[in-house]
Amino acid sequence: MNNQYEKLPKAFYSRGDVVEIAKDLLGKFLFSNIDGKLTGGRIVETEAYNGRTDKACHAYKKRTPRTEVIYQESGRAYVYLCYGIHHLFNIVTNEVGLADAVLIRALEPIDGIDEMKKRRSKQSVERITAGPGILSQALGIKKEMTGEDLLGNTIWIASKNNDPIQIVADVRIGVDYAGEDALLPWRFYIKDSNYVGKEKKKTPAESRG
DNA sequence: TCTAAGATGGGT
DNA sequence: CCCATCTTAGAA
Repeated sequence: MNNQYEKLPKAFYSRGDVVEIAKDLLGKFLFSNIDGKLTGGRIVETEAYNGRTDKACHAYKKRTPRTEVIYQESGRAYVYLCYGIHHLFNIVTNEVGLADAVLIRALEPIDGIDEMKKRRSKQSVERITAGPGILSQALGIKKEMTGEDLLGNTIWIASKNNDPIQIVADVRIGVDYAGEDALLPWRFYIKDSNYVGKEKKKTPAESRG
């Protein structure tokens, strides 16, 4: 049996169903080789964004300098600055002109853990990649790397034979502005993973809306 | 030009 | 609950 890492091929990303791709990415491995340091981990939480139907997607009815990369070739990085502070890493999918993307929300640290702790001010291993902002910080991914080819040797995704996983589907985080589309169950995570970001509890008042 | 809001995370 | 921090999109 082949138990080596194998970089995902272009065909993985060019498929048309971004929700399917978001699920398929669970259990795969995201690596970076930045500033001479190899870092990476197992993908345990993702979110799908569809540019044609989904108000939560940055590219929904918007083709601007920032979102242009989402309309371009699949298998590239879309990295943007969130709240002026956090660099969020997405994977562009689908064909040119069809703007879909998958947000990577959490990893289980595997490689370069010491380096990731250093980049994260030596926090505990549970706190270095369990969230979309902090995993980018741990891997050294910055918004300047938007457009990076994921078939290259700076940021890439690989698979390897692994035990079957149980997938949970739930609503996405922080997309209330999308109205009814905020209710879509397009967040996926590996059941019982210790590295899925903690959900903030809503107060009863917030839940009522 | 001006400005509100944001696919978060850390601290009180 | 509060706040950092800055880009972006859309309004004026």
